[in-house]
Amino acid sequence: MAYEHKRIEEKWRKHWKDAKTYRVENDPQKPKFYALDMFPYPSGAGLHVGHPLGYIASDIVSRYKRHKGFNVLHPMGYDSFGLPAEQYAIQTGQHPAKTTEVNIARYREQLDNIGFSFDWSREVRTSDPSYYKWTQWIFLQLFGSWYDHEQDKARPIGELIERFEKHGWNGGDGSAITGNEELDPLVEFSHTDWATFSEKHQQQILLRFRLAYLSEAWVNWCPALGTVLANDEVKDGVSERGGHPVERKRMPQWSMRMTAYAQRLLDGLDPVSSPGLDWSESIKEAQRNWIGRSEGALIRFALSAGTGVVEVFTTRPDTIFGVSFVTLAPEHELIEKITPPERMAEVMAYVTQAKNRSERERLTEVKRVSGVFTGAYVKHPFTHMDIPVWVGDYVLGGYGTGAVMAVPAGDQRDWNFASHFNIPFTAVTENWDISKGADESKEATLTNSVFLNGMKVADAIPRAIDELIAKNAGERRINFRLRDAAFGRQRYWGEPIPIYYKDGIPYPLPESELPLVLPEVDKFLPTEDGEPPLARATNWNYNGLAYETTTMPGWAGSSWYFLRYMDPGNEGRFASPEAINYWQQVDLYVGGSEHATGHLLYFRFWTKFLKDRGWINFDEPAKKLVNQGMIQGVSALVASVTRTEWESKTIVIANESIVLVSKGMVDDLNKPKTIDLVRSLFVRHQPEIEVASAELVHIHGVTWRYVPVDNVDSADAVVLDKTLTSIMPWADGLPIEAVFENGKLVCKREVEKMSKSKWNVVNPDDIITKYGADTLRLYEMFLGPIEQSKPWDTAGIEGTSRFLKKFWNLFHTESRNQESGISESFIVSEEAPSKAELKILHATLKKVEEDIEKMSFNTSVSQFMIACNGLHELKCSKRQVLEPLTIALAPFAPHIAEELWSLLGHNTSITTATWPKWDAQYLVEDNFSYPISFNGKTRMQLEFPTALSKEEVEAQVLANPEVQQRLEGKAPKKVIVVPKRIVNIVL
RNA sequence: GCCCGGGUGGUGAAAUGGUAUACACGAGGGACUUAAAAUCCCUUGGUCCGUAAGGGCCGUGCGGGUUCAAGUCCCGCCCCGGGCACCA
Repeated sequence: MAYEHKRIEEKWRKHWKDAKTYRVENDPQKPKFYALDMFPYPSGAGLHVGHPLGYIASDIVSRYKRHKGFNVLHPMGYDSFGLPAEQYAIQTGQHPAKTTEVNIARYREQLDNIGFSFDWSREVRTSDPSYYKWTQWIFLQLFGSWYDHEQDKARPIGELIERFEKHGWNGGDGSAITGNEELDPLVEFSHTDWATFSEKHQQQILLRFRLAYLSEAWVNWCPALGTVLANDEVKDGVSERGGHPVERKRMPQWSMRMTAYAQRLLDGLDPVSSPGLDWSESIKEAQRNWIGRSEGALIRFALSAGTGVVEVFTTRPDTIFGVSFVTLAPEHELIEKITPPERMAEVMAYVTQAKNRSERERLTEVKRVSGVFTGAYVKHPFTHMDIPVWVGDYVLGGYGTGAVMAVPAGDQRDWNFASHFNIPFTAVTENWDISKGADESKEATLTNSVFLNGMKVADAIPRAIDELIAKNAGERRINFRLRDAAFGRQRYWGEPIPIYYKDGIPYPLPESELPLVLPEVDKFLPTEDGEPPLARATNWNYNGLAYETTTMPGWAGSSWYFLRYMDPGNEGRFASPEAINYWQQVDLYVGGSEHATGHLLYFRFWTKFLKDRGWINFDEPAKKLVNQGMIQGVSALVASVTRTEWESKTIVIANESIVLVSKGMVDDLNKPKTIDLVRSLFVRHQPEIEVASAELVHIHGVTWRYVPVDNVDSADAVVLDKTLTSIMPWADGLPIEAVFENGKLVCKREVEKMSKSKWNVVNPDDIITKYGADTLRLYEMFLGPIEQSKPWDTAGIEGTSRFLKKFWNLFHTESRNQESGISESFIVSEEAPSKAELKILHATLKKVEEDIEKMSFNTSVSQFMIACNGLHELKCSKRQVLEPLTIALAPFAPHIAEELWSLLGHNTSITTATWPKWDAQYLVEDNFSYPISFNGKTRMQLEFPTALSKEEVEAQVLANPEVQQRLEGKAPKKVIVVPKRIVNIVL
């Protein structure tokens, strides 16, 4: 009989489901704990062994906290809008809702098999209208809000209108405006002006302040996907998903004014201002970099001819006397205005060429300096000298003002530019040879700088700004790298944006109209004239007025889902104030670090907004964040012969067959024997080679191609129980031959991300079938620290499997019987435990409790093994030891624990059991075996009672004959005794 | 280039400044068995001396330092992983 994981696990899964064991109520009488896993996207590939890593960890903590008396919210749901389902819909015509449904069912089945304590009654799906009703509602709140920098929080747009009606606008709230500001700055107006403005004009002005707004914006347009991508969805100039080229383009675009929150998003990361935010330093650092705050000055350079100014942003206003030219980004709108006619052709030629350089080129050709002189000059604010204005593509249109004051002596990029075009410049720091490069040191002392001479950089910066302010030529300015987030996609499978258009102006849909349900369309493709798929919907309008046709991006639904779990069925509000007030912030948030600058930033942004508007009462969503490491796959690759050279030119050797070569022969492909073999293999499928008597003279190379890992054995050889053509996913039906090595076709192995396209995905189902969910759970935890990435290797799984069997056997004994064969009986006794047994128990309880608190699960699994080995040796089957141990094991291996718990005679679920307290009195040692070291090197062990004082230990050690022998009669220089640790004798 | 992690046996890894390599895998040996599987027991960092018992030396990426004592702290390098980057 022994431990039967299949029977036990099925039995308890069903029981938990029927008894609603994991149902959780909002019970204000109990302390709460909120453990959340990052939303999974239900992909068609199903769950692989990497996914559950974080879920198991949070499940252990959740179960542990429940034993500790907390009311634990541990929900799960699906981020079910998204590109893959839509892509699939385009290919097959199947509605994405259908495929999503199928995928979710598969996920659910797999998740259920692992025995998580999720409360499924709280499941949410972002694509469900009852959920996205509230995503749309939050959008409307954002649309109906502006950022008041005086109060430093979002306020209803009505307050702004009131302000305009009373005072007009003097430009003072300009820092709240971002959309279109560079191209079309908003000019000030009086309250009487406001009253005379048409409604359309008023609405256009309000759009400049709304937190969700529509504007002409530079976007990352991806022609292949037919959609706009967010900055963080673009990697190296291509789309993160699919790797299609992306180009910069101006388009009307829904955006979120996240920049208004830049400072607060940054402050929230600061341990001083936000002491409760227990996130890893690397994630916080990634967010800081992404927000990219820099302090400096905005400096205005008046044009030498005509009127107007060039504004630049600089972090080094102290180097103002080193300015030798000003550089504009090719996108800068002033270029056309300031370039004199005789230079226009040359300048515009450069601008066109520079703008058309793809992002990728600009990224890869960093060292190439290019630019053009506009022919225009600006005045230096202090010296009034003429400074030439250049255009250069090293200046970015989207950052700062799109213009820089170039100080070659102090900035290496400016230095490169000046050197390339032979623009003269002078040093601005003492003792610096400007022929070698720029002095970017912050420790430098300034020179050739009039009133700044002799000052250190740190002192010169504020002085320079003060002087600029006095001359009305500049001001203090803080600049952020963070951009407003693009919020519209030219896609079908997302939340419709609850907006309709009247006279070209977007208006919010009344709350009573929500949810605005995704309409049916005939195809999931853009229309012939390039409009998004929603434009295909018929009879889809608001009282005859057109709806917005773009949909929300993937991050919309996941930016607030943690609130919906608190009160998922609420039809009148996204969650009730009582529920929010009870559950508050997420106490433990577990997910991958790849969301560092995407999801985790938007998530914080929306939380702060909801706080500002009074919907919730905290402004950070998650107190503690743990990033689980990636479980990598071990891909298998096989060499296939690609380039071959044949003697006869009369026939073409077509790709009618594929020849594989075992790994060991790849290094020496052109051995005559291999050549012969390869030739004969080609001939087998292409007899015309023989007819033409074409000879293979050289094999030039191989291509490594993926082999599905299921078909490769532990010795890296392809398992040959099927035809090679049916094994190789890329074969396309072509016949495959192989050159073997001792009868084997050996692959090379590579550790990389687990992915369907690499054929290295291992799913948990087979492991559960073979070993059970409890073994899988323990094994994933046993692999190493949770944050660490590691390749998946089942080699060690036997260890955790054996441990469970051994643990089971502490409770049981097997007996052999002539008639019935082997039978098992439950042997737990009521006998009082010995001191040694209690010591094992309490040491384990202590270690496991401490380890769970610090999320060190690998070491707690080790401790269980140590305990089990120890009790096994003591032949301990006593209830007083095994029962508490079973509770402690329950968070890790819930099925076996539940079974043993019921065998111990309990009628209630082990999940309701109280966590056993460890007691220090059982851990007290009477004796300690001291390592005795001489000059730090351990030489022997001596056992003394722990009650002995330092002095007594020292005296006894020195009295020991073996120690005496080592001392050779000499007195030691020093003896260090650390009680219950070590004795060190210094000679 | 900058910012975060990390480098320890054949492998996954453990170690409040205090016996480096716990726990597990693998490997080797043994017990049980007709046999195999399963299970159980023993050995397992390197190297040198010794028939043996036992003992010496070296060992946590490299080089220094602090300390009675360093995988752990400090300084300087090297390598690997992740993030950011013509960011003014």
